[in-house]
Order: sequence, then C-alpha cells, then structure tokens
Amino acid sequence: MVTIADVAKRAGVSKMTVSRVINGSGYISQETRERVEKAIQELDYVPNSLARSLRFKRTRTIGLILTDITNPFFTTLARGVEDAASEHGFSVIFCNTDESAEEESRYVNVLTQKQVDGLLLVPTARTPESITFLENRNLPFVLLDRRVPDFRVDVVRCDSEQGAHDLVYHLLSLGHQRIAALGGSMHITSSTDRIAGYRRALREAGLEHEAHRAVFSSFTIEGGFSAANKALTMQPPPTALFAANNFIAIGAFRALREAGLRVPQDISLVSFDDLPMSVGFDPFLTIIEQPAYEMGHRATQLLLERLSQDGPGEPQDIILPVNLIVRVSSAPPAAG
Amino acid sequence: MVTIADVAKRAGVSKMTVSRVINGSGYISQETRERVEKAIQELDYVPNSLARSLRFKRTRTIGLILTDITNPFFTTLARGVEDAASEHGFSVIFCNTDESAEEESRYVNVLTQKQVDGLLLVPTARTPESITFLENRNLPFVLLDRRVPDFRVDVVRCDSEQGAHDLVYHLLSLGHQRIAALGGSMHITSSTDRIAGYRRALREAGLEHEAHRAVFSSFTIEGGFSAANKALTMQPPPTALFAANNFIAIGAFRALREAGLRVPQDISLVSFDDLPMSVGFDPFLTIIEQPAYEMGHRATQLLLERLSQDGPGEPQDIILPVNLIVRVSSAPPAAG
DNA sequence: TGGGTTTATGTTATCGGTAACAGAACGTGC
DNA sequence: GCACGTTCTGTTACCGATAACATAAACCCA
Repeated sequence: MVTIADVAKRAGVSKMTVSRVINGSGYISQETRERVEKAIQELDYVPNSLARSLRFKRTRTIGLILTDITNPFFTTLARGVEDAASEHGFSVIFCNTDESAEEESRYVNVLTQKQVDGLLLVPTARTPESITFLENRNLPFVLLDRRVPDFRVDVVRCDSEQGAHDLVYHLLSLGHQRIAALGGSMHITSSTDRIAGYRRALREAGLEHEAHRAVFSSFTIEGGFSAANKALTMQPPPTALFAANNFIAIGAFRALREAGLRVPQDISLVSFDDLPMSVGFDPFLTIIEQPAYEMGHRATQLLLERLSQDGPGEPQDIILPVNLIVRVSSAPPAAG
Repeated sequence: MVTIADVAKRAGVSKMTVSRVINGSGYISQETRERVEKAIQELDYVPNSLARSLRFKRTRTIGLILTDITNPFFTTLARGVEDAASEHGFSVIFCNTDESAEEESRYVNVLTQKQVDGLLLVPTARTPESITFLENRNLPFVLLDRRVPDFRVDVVRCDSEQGAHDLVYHLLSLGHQRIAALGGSMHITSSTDRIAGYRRALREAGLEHEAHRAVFSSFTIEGGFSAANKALTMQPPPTALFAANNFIAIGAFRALREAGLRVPQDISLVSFDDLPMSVGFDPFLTIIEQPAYEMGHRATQLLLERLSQDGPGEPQDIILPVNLIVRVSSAPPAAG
C-alpha cells in the first residue's frame, strides 16, 4: 500500500509537506507542490481515511438503521438519505433490524465502534435502551418515521394521525360506517398514531361506538392477513378496511380474496403507503402517500446540521404532510 | 470518549492487558480479567474500530455500488448483500450511481480511501477504468448482474440470454411472430445478452428476418416509453413487446395505454424482472423472475471468501438460473 | 544593517489500538 | 539450589495520517 511516507520519499520532502499539499493548508512553494503532485500521480496514491479519521475524530460516515429495506417506503427513504449524505461528502452504512430490538442494539453498537459521526434510526418497539446508549456517548442521531414516547429527541416523520383520519374520513364520506382498522404493532407510534387518527375520524362523525374495530398485528403481510381475517369475523362485518401500511394491505387483500370478497364491490380497502412500482400499471389502492424520499433527505440534513453545529440544539419533531390519493379500491358500501 | 487507556488506568493495569482481555488473547489471571471487565462495564467502554482497523488493515466493511436502490430488483439484491455481510460480521456502505461512470469512479475512490475490505459493483457502461483502479490496488471485488467484456473477474449474474430466450419462446408458442424487443443501453451486458436471447429464439423458430425489431434505450421508465413508441411505428406493427427490465415494462405499458392498446387483447407485453409489491394484488405481467436476493447473498459470500483466502484464485462467472412466470399480460395475438 | 514579519519546510507528539519483545514471578524436575 | 518452562504483565514501536511547535531563509522597512 502506498502511504504518505512513500510519496514524501519520492518527492524528497517530509510527510508533513505532502499532507499540506493534499489538504491545501499552510504554505507550499509552487515548485514543491508540483513535485509532490507528480509523486502522488506516479505512485497512484490514495489517502487513508482511517488514519485521518482517527486524528480528526470524524469519519464522514453515518449509519442508517431501518427495519427492512425491501419495504418500498424504506427503500425510497434510504435513497433520500444516501443522496443527501452524498451531497455533503458523507457515506452511509445501512442495516436491517426486521423490527428486532436485539439487532438494533447490536447494530448501534457496531456503528458506534466504527465511529460513525451520526445515526439515522427507525426505532423498533424497544428502542429506549439504544437511545440512552447514544445519548451517553453524545452520538448525534435522528429518529425516522416513528416517535419514541418520553424522549425529547430529533424525529422526522409523517403525520400519521392526520393521514389515517383523512383516509377514514374518505370512507365515511362514501357512506361507510363499519370500518375496521388493521394496525401494526401496538408499541410502534406510527401504528398507534394511525389508529388514533382512525378513532378521531369516527368520533368526529359521531360513530364513537364503532371505534372498537381496531386490530393490532404487525407491519407484515402475515400480520395483515390475520388481522383482516379477524376483522371479517366481527358482527356485523365491516364494509371497509383501513390498513395501517402497505404490507398489511397486501395481506388483507389476500384474506379478502380467499374469503371470496371483491374490492371494492363487496368491501373497500384503503391503506397507508403506496406501492410505487405498481403505479406504472393500474394503480388500484386508495392510499395515503408519504413523502418517503423527503423524509430521508430531510432527516439526513438535520443530522448533518447537528454534526456541524457545536451545542446539541433544541430537539425537533419534524412532521411532514401526507397526501390522500383516491383510486378504485374504495367505493360506497354495497346496499343493505 | 472513553479509551482503552482510561480502562487501563481504572483497572490499574497497562493498556496491553486491557487489550488482551478484550480480545481473549495471551495469558490473563482470573483476578485481573475480572478487574478489567469491571472497569469496562463501569466506564461503558466501546472499542474504537478505527484504531483497530488501522493496525489490522482490515475494516470488516464492504462497499456496495449499484445503480439505483429504488429499483426493486436492486433493493432485494441489497438485502441479500446486507444479510450475508451481517452473518459474517461485516458492514455495508451503499452507493447509487444512476448509471453514471463518473459517480462510479468517485464512489470507488471514496470507498478505497475508507479502506473497505472489498467491493460489490454493478458496473455502468464505462466501468473498465474502475476495474483497473481496483486491480492495481489489489482490492477484491465482485461484479453484480452484468459482465464487463475483456476482463477476467468475478461476476455473479443471472442467465439473461436464456431468460430472454424463454420469454420470447413463450410468445412464439402463443403464436406471435412479430415481436419487438425493448432493450436497455447497448453498452450493458444484461441488456445486450437479453437482446441476444431474443434473437436466438427467433432464429431457432426460423424467424431470423423478424429479429431486427430490437430497440435499445435505457433501463428507465422514459426509455421504455420511447422505445415502445418506436416499436409501435414499425410496419407491420408488432403483436408483442418484450421489455428488457421492469422499468422499461412500465414505460412501455404507459405508451401502450396512451396508444389506446389493451394488454393482452391488442398486444402482449412480457418483461424481465418482477414488480414484487404488486404481486400481492393482481399479478399481471408475464415475466422472467431473477433470484435477486440469492444474487446479492451469493456474491457477498464469494467476496468474503476472496477476503479470507490468500491468493486471488481463479475468477468465477456464476450464472444463476431464472424462472419464467406466465401471467395474464401475454396471450395469443389477435386474429388477423 | 538589524529586527520583525512572511514564507516554506521539518520534527515531535498524538489519535486508539495491537504486535513484538522484555522481564518478573512461579512451578517443576533433577 | 538451579536451570528452564509456564504464566502473567509491562514497555516500546508502529499503523497512516495531522496539529503544534520549531527552524530557517527571504523579504521588508526603519
């Protein structure tokens, strides 16, 4: 491996002089600069960031811990993160927890050891330990998508409560009264906030007594499948289902198909999150669209701000607006 | 920041002794070990991988350079990479080139500076420079998804030629004779291999004179849109379109819709790559499915093998089989 | 011409770990 | 009782870079 010492030797100067040329710091004579640059070229020298980072205590690397990159919502978010990071010369290490708190702490630990400058984290249900860990180390971090109750920390998320409210309001205005909500985990705020929005919409419509039709499961296809089946057993049965995320919607759709129910003729189905690649064909599902790319981009910018400023600054809770897109999966309830 | 020196001081031993306890190397008395472990606990000490890596010349980090993580094919591949890396205690830095050779070299350079142990690379159209750069530095790397002609290097990819052949054969056996191929860039082997498979299928069917209906564009929705429009102007017009990837298929579908053509009644449409999230609903498109997850996983394993072995080993060209999934977007051509 | 600044370069210490070597205490066999 | 091996711990040097300080020549003005 070619080091700064090799370059120095070849150019007949000290390592420090080479360092100055590379970083454009201090005084260098034109002639020396050229000699050093020539040596760098000839040796094809690439500086070692590791050594640099050890000195500077800055790696220009951030960690991105999310639950599952194959969820298109997080995919798009990750792209927003990488773009924002890249714009500022930062690299991104990405990690999938699959909602496991153990994996989360493991990754937080590994990334800490790797001395990342900061961390973006989609918290799992048991994140407080990780947060305490990070706070004890003064390692800047920004939470994504989900709040963690009782902690005053930076969060960038979408308005889950309002979005759910809008979706349910949309169903109500179509004439639905018996609407079941298929939530994710009851320990994840993006899930509970959506259920809260569902309840508020019903309450505002004077249908408080219908608000018990909320089933918690998990943000997975299987979770959606079983939650939908549970909802279908309710008496009288719901005329519409509100899925708290895209995976749940897919599972719910399967359950409906297996039950021989057509969407939207027999039952309406609406969902949080889009299915981006299906949009090219026949976009079907009425959804709340979240600005996933902006979320990732914005959170990264906030994190990088935190890194460049001195003090910790007031924690921010940035809530991005969501957008209702009405398609064909929601229709007025069947007569009777 | 708590360093090994702080732990040493607190435990009343030398740094070296602490290092031995951490790494379980050398001789340590039971009593000293416990005192050191207690100090580590009390100080909440986390080792600095940077310093370690500087010594060891190994970072346990690999780079993943792909074109665009929001393409579900690469998303799934990336997940396979991260899983395999994580299984072996490696972290993954991911980068999007958007098919730009400049971005590619920039990222290769950055990752080299960061001293990644190895690199996974989906080559762009002008990758040879990067390959030479990596070879000069003896930095192990494995190419993903695409070959680079004239270089004997490790590649993990799918059988694009055979897959395209199978797709076109499927159309032929439905009775289609005028089939247009919508390719990506003509400088990317996954694109040219698919066109080659298209041509072989026609040749084998004695329809060599029909093999001119191949349009190169780019692996994007816009590319697919314009390529499809071009194909539609051919006289006589094609009765089926073969899209060389999922984005092209989406663009082509839009073009068909705008032209007032129904799929498959008026024209058939088949494609390489699935649209995973749409599968939950009404899977529509007849496709060649690539084992994206396995590709990422397998390539990572190969890379990690390269890292652990001494010599460079014989370059491998691992070709994973693909799978035809017939759905409703392909049907016999309309009569007349 | 001499003192002070500007310009240019080198030396030393350091970041946080670990390898290599050194040395002390202890046990064991003759 | 002594040589030798085993066990345990410490010291020094080093990984590849840079900050801080040191030094020396060139330049400038009184």
